[in-house]
Order: sequence, then structure tokens, then C-alpha cells
Amino acid sequence: MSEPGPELEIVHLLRKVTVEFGLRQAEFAALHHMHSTDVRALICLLDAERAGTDATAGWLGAQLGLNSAGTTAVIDRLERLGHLTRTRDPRDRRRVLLAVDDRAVELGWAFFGPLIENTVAVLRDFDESETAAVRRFLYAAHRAVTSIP
Amino acid sequence: MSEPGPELEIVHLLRKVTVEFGLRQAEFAALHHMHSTDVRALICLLDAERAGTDATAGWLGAQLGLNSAGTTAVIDRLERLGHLTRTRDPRDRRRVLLAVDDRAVELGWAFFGPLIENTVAVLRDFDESETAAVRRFLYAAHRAVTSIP
DNA sequence: GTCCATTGTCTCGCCGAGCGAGATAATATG
DNA sequence: CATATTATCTCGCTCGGCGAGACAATGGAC
Repeated sequence: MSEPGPELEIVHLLRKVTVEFGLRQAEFAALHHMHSTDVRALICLLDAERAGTDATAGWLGAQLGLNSAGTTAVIDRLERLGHLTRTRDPRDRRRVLLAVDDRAVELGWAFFGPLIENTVAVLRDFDESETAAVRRFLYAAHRAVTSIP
Repeated sequence: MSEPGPELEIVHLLRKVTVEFGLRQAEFAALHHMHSTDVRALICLLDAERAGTDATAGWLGAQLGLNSAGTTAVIDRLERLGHLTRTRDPRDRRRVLLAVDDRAVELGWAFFGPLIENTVAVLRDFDESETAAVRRFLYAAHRAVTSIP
């Protein structure tokens, strides 16, 4: 190992971003009397909403890598804080649908908004081929990190 | 919110990568009877080693966002598993220097190696301006996510 | 229809990660 | 040499997350 390699630097950079981002999440969590997992849960739920998927308890648990007991606990906490609403699915009454409260979204923007804005700002100075390169790289990284073989 | 914006897609992509990467870390941790924090600790220590910084217990705690008690616990666990060695700093005998065992590095490579390789592979097809763009973007993201104001 | 396997969520009891408070030892500063 | 400061560790506790299993709704097979 420890072959320097110009490409490896980029991977290390990417990893550093993930590490630091994790710390920011933890700060946000502490600030609003939550835990990292709760924040990750909210993020997953917002992603689902954006994608038009309906988010059930089981689905959320899978996203977070929790078992059902842990998942119930996360949802309980978020519901108690008013960041979340449980609704039994009328089509399949075993399932519980989860909806993020608007207030929670606002809190998230207040904290992560500037951070996102700063990141996005750089992209505005990029030309077409450069943004394409970034997108292509991130897709590759996502695929690499998603495939489990 | 929910202004689509072509740049935002990239940020979401980046965030997805961080989320998935977190899950892979958790899998690696479980596989080797560790916890996510322990893996993050090892990563931080390897970064320090690569950078030539010497890693003390307190420094590690700061990187992980843990207090001293929690930090001691992490180090205890890693030492018990043989992934780590404690050494009292001869220059300042209050400090404890941490060194990652080679065996732990091998385990990490076995798991994350292919994942890194897949990511790096894409970069090989990139021309100079494209890799530069990726690097520039990641630097910006890192800066955005590191500044705490 | 009636049974039964399956699926989705929740309850209970326990383990242990991480915290706060404070002890201890080594180093600086007067 | 006394005292403040720094770095790490110990103790006791809280509570997130797990395994096991309960319970309800669903979808077959017959």
C-alpha cells in the first residue's frame, strides 16, 4: 500500500469529506436534541419524498441498517420531537407510512443550507465538461460504494 | 426549497455517497467485531500517519467528536483487538501515542480496496482538466463542510 | 369461505457505547 | 517548591440498538 498515486489523493479527499460531513451531522443532531441516526433517518425520508417513493418503517430501517426494534425506536423519537408523522397505509394496513414535518425541513435548511450553498457556489464557475466530470465521478463512486459483491 | 437546480443534484449525489459509505463502514465494522466509531478511528489514525502527524489519544478524540472517557474506551477496544498499540510519548510522558497495527491495515484493504479501485478506475479515463475539476470540487466541499462559523 | 405461511411493525429485556464528574500523573509557570 | 495546566484514565449512569418473540394484516392454497 501507500503507493501515492494522483488518483488516490482524490479518493482520500472524498473520504475526508464524508468524515467531516458525519461530524457536522452529529453537531446538528446534538443542537436539536437528536442523535446521528435520527438525522440520517430524516435525510433518507426526504430523499424518498423527493423520489416519490413512499417511506415505510421497514424501508427506513433497511436504509439505516437497523433492525425492526431499533427502527421503531428512531421513529418514536422523531415522532415525539414532532419531526415526523406516522400514518397507517390504507392499502396495506400492516405498513406505516412516514412523513417529515415541514418544521424539521426548515431546521435542516437553516443548518445545512449555507454549507450546501458554499459547495454549490463552486460549481457555478465550472463549465459544462467540468460539471459533467464531477457528476460522472460521483456516480462512479456511488456505484462502487453501493455494489456489495 | 425543492428548487431543482442542476448543481443541487451533484450535492445530493455527494451526500448519497457519504450515506452509503457510512453503511459500508458499518458492515466492515460488524464483520470484524468492531463499531463504526472504531473504524472511523482507524481511518483517522492512518490519515495522521500518512500526514506525518503523531496521533495522541486526545487528538483522536477531537477528530471523532468524543470526550476523553469515550476516547479511552475506543482505544481500549482497538488495543484489545490488536489493531492498535499504545506508547507513552518519551518527550511528554502524559501523552499516549497511537500506532495502527499492520494487520488492521490489511483487513481494511481487503474490504475497501476493491471499492477504492473501482472508484479510481473511472479517474483513469479522465483527462487533466476533468480530474482537476473533481479535485477542485472536492476541495470546495471539504472546505464548506469543515468551516464551522 | 378456512388454514397457514408470510410480511410489517411493535414490545420486552439486555448489552454496551458514550457522557459527566472527578482522580491521577506529568509538565509548565510563578 | 508550590500551583496551575494539560493529557489520560476510572467510575457510574443513561439510553441507543440488538435478539427474540408477540401481534395484526395480507395472500395463497385448498
